[in-house]
Amino acid sequence: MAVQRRVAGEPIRLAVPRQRVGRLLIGVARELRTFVDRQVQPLGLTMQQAELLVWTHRQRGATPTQLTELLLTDDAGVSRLVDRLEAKGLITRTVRGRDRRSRDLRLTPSGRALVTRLMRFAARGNEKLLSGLSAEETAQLRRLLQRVSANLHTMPLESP
Amino acid sequence: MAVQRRVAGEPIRLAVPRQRVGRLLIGVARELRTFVDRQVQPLGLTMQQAELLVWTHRQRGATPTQLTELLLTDDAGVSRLVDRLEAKGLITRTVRGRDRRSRDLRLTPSGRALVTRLMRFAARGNEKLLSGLSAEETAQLRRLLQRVSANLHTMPLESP
DNA sequence: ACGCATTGCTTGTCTTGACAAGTATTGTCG
DNA sequence: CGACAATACTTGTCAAGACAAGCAATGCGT
Repeated sequence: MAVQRRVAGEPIRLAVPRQRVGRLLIGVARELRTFVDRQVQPLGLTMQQAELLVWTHRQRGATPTQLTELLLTDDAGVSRLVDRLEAKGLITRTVRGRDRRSRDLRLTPSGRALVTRLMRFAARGNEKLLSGLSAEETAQLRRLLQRVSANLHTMPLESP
Repeated sequence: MAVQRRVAGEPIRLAVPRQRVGRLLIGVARELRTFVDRQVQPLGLTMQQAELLVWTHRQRGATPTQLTELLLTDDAGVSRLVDRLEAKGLITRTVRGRDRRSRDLRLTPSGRALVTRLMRFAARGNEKLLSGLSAEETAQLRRLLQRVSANLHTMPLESP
Protein backbone atom coordinates (compact mmCIF):
# COMPACT_ATOMS: atom_id res chain seq x y z
CA MET A 1 0.00 0.00 0.00
CA ALA A 2 2.87 2.21 0.48
CA VAL A 3 5.04 4.31 -1.65
CA GLN A 4 8.69 3.63 -1.26
CA ARG A 5 10.14 4.84 -4.55
CA ARG A 6 9.12 7.78 -6.52
CA VAL A 7 10.56 10.71 -8.34
CA ALA A 8 9.05 13.70 -6.64
CA GLY A 9 7.40 16.51 -8.48
CA GLU A 10 4.68 14.95 -10.55
CA PRO A 11 1.11 15.75 -9.74
CA ILE A 12 -1.08 13.20 -8.05
CA ARG A 13 -2.66 11.07 -10.68
CA LEU A 14 -6.32 10.51 -9.99
CA ALA A 15 -9.11 12.96 -9.84
CA VAL A 16 -12.08 11.30 -8.24
CA PRO A 17 -14.80 11.05 -10.83
CA ARG A 18 -18.46 11.52 -10.13
CA GLN A 19 -19.68 8.56 -8.16
CA ARG A 20 -21.71 7.48 -5.19
CA VAL A 21 -20.75 9.10 -1.93
CA GLY A 22 -19.41 5.88 -0.47
CA ARG A 23 -17.08 5.37 -3.36
CA LEU A 24 -16.07 9.01 -3.24
CA LEU A 25 -15.23 8.67 0.43
CA ILE A 26 -13.02 5.70 -0.22
CA GLY A 27 -11.35 7.37 -3.15
CA VAL A 28 -10.57 10.60 -1.35
CA ALA A 29 -9.23 8.72 1.64
CA ARG A 30 -6.94 6.80 -0.63
CA GLU A 31 -5.72 9.96 -2.30
CA LEU A 32 -5.02 11.41 1.10
CA ARG A 33 -3.06 8.43 2.28
CA THR A 34 -1.05 8.35 -0.89
CA PHE A 35 -0.33 12.02 -0.55
CA VAL A 36 0.97 11.62 2.97
CA ASP A 37 2.98 8.59 1.94
CA ARG A 38 4.68 10.66 -0.71
CA GLN A 39 5.27 13.46 1.69
CA VAL A 40 7.15 11.33 4.20
CA GLN A 41 8.80 9.15 1.63
CA PRO A 42 12.01 11.19 1.56
CA LEU A 43 12.40 10.24 5.22
CA GLY A 44 12.12 6.59 4.31
CA LEU A 45 8.77 6.26 6.02
CA THR A 46 5.16 5.62 5.23
CA MET A 47 2.16 7.34 6.77
CA GLN A 48 1.52 4.50 9.17
CA GLN A 49 5.12 4.34 10.25
CA ALA A 50 5.23 8.08 10.79
CA GLU A 51 2.05 7.96 12.86
CA LEU A 52 3.39 5.19 14.99
CA LEU A 53 6.56 7.11 15.67
CA VAL A 54 4.70 10.25 16.62
CA TRP A 55 2.34 8.44 18.94
CA THR A 56 5.17 6.58 20.55
CA HIS A 57 6.82 9.90 21.17
CA ARG A 58 3.71 11.38 22.74
CA GLN A 59 3.02 8.45 25.00
CA ARG A 60 6.38 7.32 26.17
CA GLY A 61 6.46 3.65 26.93
CA ALA A 62 3.49 2.94 24.72
CA THR A 63 2.41 -0.64 24.19
CA PRO A 64 1.29 -2.11 20.89
CA THR A 65 -2.23 -2.53 22.19
CA GLN A 66 -2.51 1.17 22.88
CA LEU A 67 -1.26 2.01 19.42
CA THR A 68 -3.74 -0.34 17.84
CA GLU A 69 -6.53 2.08 18.67
CA LEU A 70 -4.65 5.16 17.69
CA LEU A 71 -3.55 3.78 14.35
CA LEU A 72 -6.99 2.42 13.51
CA THR A 73 -5.61 -0.98 12.70
CA ASP A 74 -5.35 -4.32 14.45
CA ASP A 75 -2.75 -5.88 16.67
CA ALA A 76 -1.23 -7.90 13.86
CA GLY A 77 -0.75 -4.75 11.84
CA VAL A 78 1.00 -2.96 14.66
CA SER A 79 3.20 -5.96 15.27
CA ARG A 80 4.56 -5.88 11.77
CA LEU A 81 4.75 -2.13 11.68
CA VAL A 82 7.01 -2.31 14.70
CA ASP A 83 9.02 -5.03 12.97
CA ARG A 84 9.85 -2.66 10.17
CA LEU A 85 10.61 0.31 12.39
CA GLU A 86 12.80 -1.83 14.58
CA ALA A 87 14.66 -3.03 11.51
CA LYS A 88 15.27 0.60 10.57
CA GLY A 89 16.66 1.26 14.00
CA LEU A 90 14.03 3.85 14.89
CA ILE A 91 12.31 2.06 17.70
CA THR A 92 13.00 -0.45 20.42
CA ARG A 93 10.78 -3.27 21.61
CA THR A 94 11.44 -4.73 25.03
CA VAL A 95 9.52 -7.01 27.31
CA ARG A 96 7.60 -5.14 29.94
CA GLY A 97 8.50 -5.89 33.53
CA ARG A 98 5.19 -6.00 35.33
CA ASP A 99 3.42 -7.87 32.53
CA ARG A 100 5.80 -9.98 30.52
CA ARG A 101 3.24 -10.50 27.74
CA SER A 102 3.36 -6.82 26.96
CA ARG A 103 5.99 -4.84 25.10
CA ASP A 104 7.56 -1.51 25.80
CA LEU A 105 8.07 0.63 22.73
CA ARG A 106 10.65 3.39 22.83
CA LEU A 107 12.21 5.64 20.26
CA THR A 108 15.89 5.37 19.60
CA PRO A 109 17.87 8.60 19.25
CA SER A 110 17.50 8.55 15.48
CA GLY A 111 13.80 7.82 15.93
CA ARG A 112 13.49 10.86 18.13
CA ALA A 113 15.30 12.99 15.60
CA LEU A 114 12.90 11.90 12.88
CA VAL A 115 9.87 12.69 14.99
CA THR A 116 11.05 16.22 15.44
CA ARG A 117 11.13 16.71 11.69
CA LEU A 118 7.82 14.96 11.26
CA MET A 119 5.91 17.04 13.76
CA ARG A 120 7.03 20.21 12.10
CA PHE A 121 5.44 19.64 8.75
CA ALA A 122 2.59 17.41 9.81
CA ALA A 123 0.81 20.45 11.10
CA ARG A 124 1.43 22.40 7.92
CA GLY A 125 0.12 19.54 5.81
CA ASN A 126 -3.06 19.22 7.78
CA GLU A 127 -3.74 22.91 7.44
CA LYS A 128 -3.33 22.92 3.72
CA LEU A 129 -5.49 19.89 3.37
CA LEU A 130 -8.37 21.86 4.82
CA SER A 131 -7.48 25.12 3.19
CA GLY A 132 -10.57 26.70 1.82
CA LEU A 133 -12.69 24.92 4.37
CA SER A 134 -13.94 27.16 7.10
CA ALA A 135 -13.71 25.99 10.68
CA GLU A 136 -17.39 25.36 10.48
CA GLU A 137 -17.11 23.25 7.37
CA THR A 138 -14.34 21.25 8.92
CA ALA A 139 -16.50 20.59 11.92
CA GLN A 140 -19.35 19.67 9.63
CA LEU A 141 -17.17 17.24 7.76
CA ARG A 142 -16.10 15.68 10.99
CA ARG A 143 -19.69 15.34 12.14
CA LEU A 144 -20.83 13.77 8.90
CA LEU A 145 -17.99 11.30 8.88
CA GLN A 146 -18.75 10.32 12.42
CA ARG A 147 -22.37 9.86 11.52
CA VAL A 148 -21.45 7.56 8.65
CA SER A 149 -19.16 5.66 10.95
CA ALA A 150 -21.91 5.27 13.50
CA ASN A 151 -24.26 4.00 10.80
CA LEU A 152 -21.72 1.39 9.83
CA HIS A 153 -21.47 0.16 13.37
CA THR A 154 -25.18 -0.28 13.81
CA MET A 155 -25.83 -1.78 10.41
CA PRO A 156 -26.31 -5.52 10.40
CA LEU A 157 -24.59 -7.63 7.83
CA GLU A 158 -27.21 -8.60 5.38
CA SER A 159 -27.10 -11.64 3.23
CA PRO A 160 -27.46 -11.09 -0.46
CA MET B 1 -6.79 -5.72 2.33
CA ALA B 2 -9.63 -7.97 1.73
CA VAL B 3 -11.77 -10.18 3.80
CA GLN B 4 -12.02 -13.67 2.50
CA ARG B 5 -12.85 -15.66 5.61
CA ARG B 6 -15.10 -14.64 8.42
CA VAL B 7 -17.93 -15.95 10.49
CA ALA B 8 -20.74 -13.52 9.93
CA GLY B 9 -22.67 -11.89 12.69
CA GLU B 10 -20.17 -10.11 14.84
CA PRO B 11 -20.20 -6.35 15.03
CA ILE B 12 -17.54 -4.33 13.28
CA ARG B 13 -14.62 -3.87 15.58
CA LEU B 14 -13.38 -0.34 15.52
CA ALA B 15 -15.08 2.81 16.58
CA VAL B 16 -13.13 5.73 15.23
CA PRO B 17 -11.72 7.68 18.14
CA ARG B 18 -11.38 11.42 18.30
CA GLN B 19 -8.66 12.47 15.91
CA ARG B 20 -7.71 14.90 13.23
CA VAL B 21 -10.11 15.06 10.33
CA GLY B 22 -7.67 13.52 7.90
CA ARG B 23 -7.18 10.52 10.06
CA LEU B 24 -10.90 10.28 10.63
CA LEU B 25 -11.50 10.33 6.91
CA ILE B 26 -9.07 7.51 6.35
CA GLY B 27 -10.50 5.52 9.23
CA VAL B 28 -14.11 5.82 8.14
CA ALA B 29 -13.22 4.92 4.59
CA ARG B 30 -11.52 1.82 5.82
CA GLU B 31 -14.49 0.86 7.94
CA LEU B 32 -16.68 1.30 4.94
CA ARG B 33 -14.55 -0.85 2.70
CA THR B 34 -14.33 -3.54 5.30
CA PHE B 35 -18.07 -3.44 5.72
CA VAL B 36 -18.67 -3.89 2.03
CA ASP B 37 -16.08 -6.63 1.87
CA ARG B 38 -17.93 -8.49 4.56
CA GLN B 39 -21.21 -7.93 2.85
CA VAL B 40 -20.11 -9.51 -0.41
CA GLN B 41 -17.94 -12.14 1.18
CA PRO B 42 -20.66 -14.82 1.11
CA LEU B 43 -20.55 -14.47 -2.64
CA GLY B 44 -16.83 -15.14 -2.61
CA LEU B 45 -16.04 -11.59 -3.67
CA THR B 46 -14.39 -8.47 -2.37
CA MET B 47 -15.63 -4.94 -2.84
CA GLN B 48 -13.23 -4.27 -5.68
CA GLN B 49 -14.15 -7.47 -7.43
CA ALA B 50 -17.84 -6.73 -7.09
CA GLU B 51 -17.35 -3.24 -8.46
CA LEU B 52 -15.42 -4.53 -11.42
CA LEU B 53 -18.15 -7.02 -12.22
CA VAL B 54 -20.87 -4.39 -12.02
CA TRP B 55 -19.01 -1.94 -14.20
CA THR B 56 -18.23 -4.62 -16.73
CA HIS B 57 -21.91 -5.37 -16.84
CA ARG B 58 -22.85 -1.75 -17.40
CA GLN B 59 -20.30 -1.13 -20.12
CA ARG B 60 -20.26 -4.25 -22.14
CA GLY B 61 -16.94 -4.88 -23.76
CA ALA B 62 -15.11 -2.74 -21.25
CA THR B 63 -11.35 -2.56 -21.38
CA PRO B 64 -9.04 -2.57 -18.37
CA THR B 65 -8.04 1.01 -19.04
CA GLN B 66 -11.62 2.17 -18.77
CA LEU B 67 -12.09 0.30 -15.53
CA THR B 68 -8.97 1.83 -14.09
CA GLU B 69 -10.73 5.15 -13.75
CA LEU B 70 -13.95 3.73 -12.46
CA LEU B 71 -12.30 1.61 -9.81
CA LEU B 72 -10.01 4.41 -8.67
CA THR B 73 -6.95 2.27 -8.98
CA ASP B 74 -4.16 1.78 -11.47
CA ASP B 75 -3.70 -0.47 -14.44
CA ALA B 76 -1.62 -2.96 -12.53
CA GLY B 77 -4.36 -3.32 -9.97
CA VAL B 78 -7.01 -3.94 -12.58
CA SER B 79 -4.81 -6.47 -14.27
CA ARG B 80 -4.55 -8.60 -11.18
CA LEU B 81 -8.16 -8.06 -10.26
CA VAL B 82 -9.10 -9.51 -13.60
CA ASP B 83 -6.69 -12.38 -12.99
CA ARG B 84 -8.64 -13.38 -9.92
CA LEU B 85 -12.05 -12.99 -11.48
CA GLU B 86 -10.95 -14.95 -14.49
CA ALA B 87 -9.70 -17.71 -12.21
CA LYS B 88 -13.13 -17.79 -10.59
CA GLY B 89 -14.75 -18.16 -13.96
CA LEU B 90 -16.71 -14.93 -13.69
CA ILE B 91 -15.12 -12.97 -16.45
CA THR B 92 -13.42 -13.46 -19.76
CA ARG B 93 -10.41 -11.64 -21.15
CA THR B 94 -9.81 -11.74 -24.87
CA VAL B 95 -7.61 -9.81 -27.22
CA ARG B 96 -9.40 -6.99 -28.94
CA GLY B 97 -9.56 -7.11 -32.69
CA ARG B 98 -9.02 -3.54 -33.77
CA ASP B 99 -6.26 -2.94 -31.24
CA ARG B 100 -4.46 -6.09 -30.28
CA ARG B 101 -2.82 -4.46 -27.28
CA SER B 102 -6.20 -4.02 -25.67
CA ARG B 103 -8.38 -6.57 -23.93
CA ASP B 104 -12.07 -7.23 -24.10
CA LEU B 105 -13.66 -8.03 -20.77
CA ARG B 106 -16.95 -9.91 -20.69
CA LEU B 107 -18.99 -11.55 -18.02
CA THR B 108 -19.50 -15.27 -18.17
CA PRO B 109 -22.99 -16.59 -17.47
CA SER B 110 -22.15 -17.18 -13.82
CA GLY B 111 -20.64 -13.71 -13.70
CA ARG B 112 -23.88 -12.28 -15.01
CA ALA B 113 -25.86 -14.19 -12.43
CA LEU B 114 -23.73 -12.78 -9.66
CA VAL B 115 -24.14 -9.24 -10.88
CA THR B 116 -27.88 -9.57 -10.68
CA ARG B 117 -27.65 -10.46 -7.03
CA LEU B 118 -25.11 -7.75 -6.39
CA MET B 119 -27.12 -4.94 -7.87
CA ARG B 120 -30.07 -5.79 -5.75
CA PHE B 121 -28.51 -5.21 -2.41
CA ALA B 122 -25.89 -2.66 -3.38
CA ALA B 123 -28.62 -0.07 -3.49
CA ARG B 124 -30.00 -1.09 -0.13
CA GLY B 125 -26.56 -0.93 1.45
CA ASN B 126 -25.90 2.53 0.14
CA GLU B 127 -29.18 3.78 1.51
CA LYS B 128 -28.54 2.46 4.95
CA LEU B 129 -25.10 3.89 4.99
CA LEU B 130 -26.56 7.33 4.65
CA SER B 131 -29.56 6.71 6.83
CA GLY B 132 -30.05 9.61 9.14
CA LEU B 133 -28.35 11.91 6.68
CA SER B 134 -30.73 14.18 4.90
CA ALA B 135 -30.37 14.62 1.17
CA GLU B 136 -28.86 17.96 1.93
CA GLU B 137 -26.30 16.55 4.30
CA THR B 138 -25.36 13.91 1.78
CA ALA B 139 -24.81 16.58 -0.81
CA GLN B 140 -22.81 18.55 1.70
CA LEU B 141 -20.65 15.55 2.45
CA ARG B 142 -20.04 15.05 -1.22
CA ARG B 143 -19.09 18.68 -1.68
CA LEU B 144 -16.70 18.67 1.23
CA LEU B 145 -15.03 15.49 0.07
CA GLN B 146 -14.60 16.92 -3.38
CA ARG B 147 -13.11 20.03 -1.92
CA VAL B 148 -10.59 18.02 0.06
CA SER B 149 -9.77 16.05 -3.04
CA ALA B 150 -9.24 19.22 -5.00
CA ASN B 151 -6.94 20.54 -2.31
CA LEU B 152 -4.89 17.40 -2.52
CA HIS B 153 -4.48 17.82 -6.23
CA THR B 154 -3.26 21.38 -6.02
CA MET B 155 -1.01 20.89 -3.04
CA PRO B 156 2.66 20.63 -3.85
CA LEU B 157 4.78 17.96 -2.30
CA GLU B 158 6.82 19.67 0.29
CA SER B 159 10.11 18.48 1.56
CA PRO B 160 10.43 18.11 5.27
C1' DA C 1 9.22 2.71 -44.93
C1' DC C 2 12.01 3.55 -40.73
C1' DG C 3 13.01 5.00 -36.21
C1' DC C 4 10.90 6.29 -32.08
C1' DA C 5 7.56 7.67 -28.85
C1' DT C 6 3.10 6.25 -27.05
C1' DT C 7 -0.33 3.12 -25.44
C1' DG C 8 -2.24 -1.10 -23.15
C1' DC C 9 -1.23 -4.46 -20.38
C1' DT C 10 1.63 -7.70 -17.36
C1' DT C 11 4.78 -8.83 -13.70
C1' DG C 12 7.78 -7.96 -9.63
C1' DT C 13 8.38 -5.67 -5.08
C1' DC C 14 7.05 -3.55 -0.79
C1' DT C 15 3.57 -2.14 2.49
C1' DT C 16 -0.77 -2.37 4.50
C1' DG C 17 -5.47 -4.36 6.00
C1' DA C 18 -8.20 -8.09 7.71
C1' DC C 19 -8.65 -12.46 9.39
C1' DA C 20 -7.22 -17.04 11.58
C1' DA C 21 -4.51 -19.64 14.48
C1' DG C 22 -0.86 -20.15 17.59
C1' DT C 23 2.25 -19.10 21.93
C1' DA C 24 3.19 -17.22 26.30
C1' DT C 25 1.63 -14.96 30.33
C1' DT C 26 -1.69 -13.47 33.56
C1' DG C 27 -6.19 -13.54 35.91
C1' DT C 28 -10.11 -15.95 37.97
C1' DC C 29 -13.04 -19.19 40.01
C1' DG C 30 -14.11 -23.37 42.27
C1' DC D 1 -3.70 -24.78 44.16
C1' DG D 2 -5.30 -26.28 39.44
C1' DA D 3 -8.24 -25.92 35.40
C1' DC D 4 -9.68 -22.59 32.31
C1' DA D 5 -10.51 -18.23 30.38
C1' DA D 6 -8.73 -13.86 29.02
C1' DT D 7 -4.75 -10.88 27.34
C1' DA D 8 -0.79 -9.44 24.61
C1' DC D 9 1.65 -10.56 20.82
C1' DT D 10 3.34 -13.15 16.74
C1' DT D 11 2.97 -15.43 12.40
C1' DG D 12 0.67 -17.15 8.16
C1' DT D 13 -2.43 -16.19 4.29
C1' DC D 14 -4.88 -13.57 0.83
C1' DA D 15 -6.27 -9.19 -1.38
C1' DA D 16 -5.15 -4.70 -2.57
C1' DG D 17 -2.64 -0.07 -3.50
C1' DA D 18 1.34 2.20 -5.42
C1' DC D 19 5.33 2.13 -7.95
C1' DA D 20 8.90 0.46 -11.40
C1' DA D 21 10.20 -2.00 -15.34
C1' DG D 22 9.19 -4.69 -19.06
C1' DC D 23 6.87 -6.41 -23.63
C1' DA D 24 4.04 -6.06 -27.66
C1' DA D 25 1.27 -3.38 -30.67
C1' DT D 26 0.17 1.00 -32.54
C1' DG D 27 0.83 5.82 -34.11
C1' DC D 28 3.65 9.50 -35.97
C1' DG D 29 7.00 12.30 -38.20
C1' DT D 30 10.12 12.58 -41.66
